[in-house]
Amino acid sequence: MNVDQKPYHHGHLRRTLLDAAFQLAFERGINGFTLREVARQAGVSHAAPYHHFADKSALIEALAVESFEALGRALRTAEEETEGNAFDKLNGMGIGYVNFALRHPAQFRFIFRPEMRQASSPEADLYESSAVSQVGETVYHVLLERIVECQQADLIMLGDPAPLALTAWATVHGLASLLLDGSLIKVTGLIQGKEEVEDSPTRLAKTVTQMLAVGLLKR
Amino acid sequence: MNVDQKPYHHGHLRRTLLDAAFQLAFERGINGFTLREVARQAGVSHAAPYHHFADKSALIEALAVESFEALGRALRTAEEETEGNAFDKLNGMGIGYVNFALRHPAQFRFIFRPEMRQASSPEADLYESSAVSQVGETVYHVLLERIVECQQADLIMLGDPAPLALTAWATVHGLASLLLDGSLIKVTGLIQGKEEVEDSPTRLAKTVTQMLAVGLLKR
DNA sequence: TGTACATCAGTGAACGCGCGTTCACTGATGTAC
DNA sequence: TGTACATCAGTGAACGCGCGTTCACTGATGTAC
Repeated sequence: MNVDQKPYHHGHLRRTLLDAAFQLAFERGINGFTLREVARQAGVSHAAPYHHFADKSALIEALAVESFEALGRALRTAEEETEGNAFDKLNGMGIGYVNFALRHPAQFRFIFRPEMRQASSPEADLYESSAVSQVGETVYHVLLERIVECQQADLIMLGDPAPLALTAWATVHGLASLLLDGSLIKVTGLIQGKEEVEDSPTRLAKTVTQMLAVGLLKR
Repeated sequence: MNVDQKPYHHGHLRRTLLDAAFQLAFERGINGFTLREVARQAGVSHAAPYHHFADKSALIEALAVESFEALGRALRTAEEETEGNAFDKLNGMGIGYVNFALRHPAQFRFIFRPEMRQASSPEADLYESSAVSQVGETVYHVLLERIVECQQADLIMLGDPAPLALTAWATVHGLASLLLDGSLIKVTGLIQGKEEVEDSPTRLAKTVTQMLAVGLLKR
């Protein structure tokens, strides 16, 4: 098979379509692309995607599922690569969460996109148990486990781990969202000074997780 | 003028169009409505809106501006209505932030909608100084003032107020976002038990702000 | 190894649709005198 | 108080557009014998 010559059969069209969609979603937002545009970007006729996805919403569902898996991998990696005790690793996960959001904004938005979960038809219950809707539960339970581990290692406060997990999640999710949506572009300078822009998110995430650890009140 | 009879001139069409748009955005998401649909909902021909808004994006900009003002009002009210010292009031504001997001989801999303800030054309700098793009700066500075007040009243830790403000904002913003996007629907039961659903967000917000105050670490 | 044939994965024309926007118009309102 | 007229705020037809989706087709591939 000649590699330079475009063969009639693509070979990896499904993959190529997904990547093209991610690229378009990255450039124009998760609502800013069309099926025809994805096909165009993939260098294929606009009817070709229908051999790989039932319709546009099936493509989007696939994007959401892949995004979710990518987040899971990123968090696991961040945890493993962080040195230190259980609490250090928990902080590392939090920083990994923020970094994932900034490195893969389209994926982050697909994951938490409410449109995926709000089924307009009576199939609402179907969505309830779909891969995508489990996001919250999964993230939360992984987090909860880590919190309990920290408690067992006598590193953080005891008691019901649920409020701790929720607060930690909310904090990193909020920072990720604010950074992603650009609400902090004028603000981060106040905290970061003249730091490298590249490092900013990680440093901000460290600042925030540190604050979260010690609390706002006077000791 | 006969009130039952529909007059040729509407009288409050601009207001009516904005309200119809908010209603549609509430029902179908901030990208889920069209100019023609807004006009239809307002009971007016699809060309009528052009006498009040230059184009669709002007309507959306107006929605964003109104949303931002509403958030400001909600926060001020929450602060005033909370009894106690400066830190109590700060917490009240945080809870008000979450409640605003849940009561006015469309408004909350219009405010932080990134599409508003990412100008595709060279007018990017224009956006930089537009009413909408100031959201981050404004919220942040109000918050910063309150933090400094708390420090002066010797209620919270001293030092650079910036990290404190950022962490507090991230936490309530994250909780609001997670609740709004439905990521917590299966999770809140674990924390709330059998509480009234109506009260849940406020109780969750209280839980989270309390955690934020004391910190995760052991005392 | 060759051949026949089913299946797979593309193509391009065509569909109906609703959109944003423009335009010439018309009915209602307000104001100068 | 009446009247003329400019202006305002609607209407409805029309535009071009790109969309999602369907369809009959065709070229390529894989497999049974």
